[in-house]
Amino acid sequence: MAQKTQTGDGYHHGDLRAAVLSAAVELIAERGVGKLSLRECARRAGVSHAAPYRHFANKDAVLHAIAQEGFGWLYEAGVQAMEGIDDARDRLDAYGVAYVRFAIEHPVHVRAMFTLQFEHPDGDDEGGPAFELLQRTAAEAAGEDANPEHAAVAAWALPHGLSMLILDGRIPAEHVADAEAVDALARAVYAMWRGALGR
Amino acid sequence: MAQKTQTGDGYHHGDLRAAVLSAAVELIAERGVGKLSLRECARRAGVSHAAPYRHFANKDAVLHAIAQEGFGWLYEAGVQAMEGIDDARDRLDAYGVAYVRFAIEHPVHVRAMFTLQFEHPDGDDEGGPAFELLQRTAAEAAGEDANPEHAAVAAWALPHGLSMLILDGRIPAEHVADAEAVDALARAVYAMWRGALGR
DNA sequence: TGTACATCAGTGAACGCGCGTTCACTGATGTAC
DNA sequence: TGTACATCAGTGAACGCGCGTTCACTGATGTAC
Repeated sequence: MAQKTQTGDGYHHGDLRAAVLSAAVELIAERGVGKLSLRECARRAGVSHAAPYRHFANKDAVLHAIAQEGFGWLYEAGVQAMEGIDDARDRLDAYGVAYVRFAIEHPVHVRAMFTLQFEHPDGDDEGGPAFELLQRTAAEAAGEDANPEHAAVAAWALPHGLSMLILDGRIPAEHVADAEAVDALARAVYAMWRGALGR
Repeated sequence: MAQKTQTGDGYHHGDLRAAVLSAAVELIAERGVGKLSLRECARRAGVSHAAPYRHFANKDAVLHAIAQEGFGWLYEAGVQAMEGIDDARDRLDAYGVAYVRFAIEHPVHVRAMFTLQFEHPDGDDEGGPAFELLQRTAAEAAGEDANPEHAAVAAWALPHGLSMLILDGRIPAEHVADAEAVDALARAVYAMWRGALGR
């Protein structure tokens, strides 16, 4: 449960914006995105039901905020995963594994980033950096002869598909038991495409 | 709009079950799955708001029915796509291309099949045949030396990821303009993994 | 061919609910002087 | 150090809404005899 922080005094919460956000993530994880309710978020933050409107224009704004937070984290995860790796194809694999790991660690964020059909007013989309990083890496890995757009889509589809299948419970439980198992699965999938399935 | 069929007499609809289903698909396509409402489905089928309860136990049952319909269609699409192709890896590619095509043709069904978090009471899942077909083909394509489970996951993740990215509007418009463009994109993605990205 | 009756697919009123959002308000904070 | 005042973050009552679901009902259909 999201709780008041020590900065709260009983009237002022202290950091209600963050509390609403984390309550929303929690609530979506429990009941699904369709059941998200600002009133319930307020309840969980220990605040009156109208208080969140001091921090978010409306319900969609909360989902947007979750998505943006997710895009930022994904970018950071990608940068960190590729750090110090020289070979472009190895970097691409590393990003892919990190992508999948990010998805299992932040499933609600991933749903907010992708699945949601709340209209994303164009230009408001903060996915840019994370995706561009993946695309640059894919283009490098594919080499000069390859079509860079196709390379980017191909490099994106694999970890994205694996992530979504896992989030939707389509992968046998033993491959998803913990973070290590998922990392191993992701690596095996990449190896598969570099090996038998690729040629 | 879903309309009464000629079998209706004004009191009996004729085929209300199908009409509710197609109204639901339509409605989800327009407003997103969170806004699906049985009352609106009934309205669109030209029937009183309680009538759908003659055919579906509740709202979730409608979503289930859409998902099951989708699983059946996907299986058929897979069988048809692979028909007459000898090489296992070519068959795998053909299934993948068909998978993506299925997704763009039936986006609402795909969402119902995967994304939805309505609890699927175990065993009730009709995804089996479509997925087993994919898995068998992947195992063949990967060869005897490869881990067949990894092969299956790898073979599934790629078309699934591509499908989801397209459905979520993440792929540049020119690659998704029509069915031919999407087929070409899917084929290019497979070629990419068989070529530059694979080795 | 005609009639009685069971069955099925609709109707429409009613229930109770939680929600999103607005609004006038009040309590706390911090800054200028 | 003290006071006035603008600003900000909460409160709680109120609005109107559409929804899911239930229920007793009625109209149409088809079958047994």
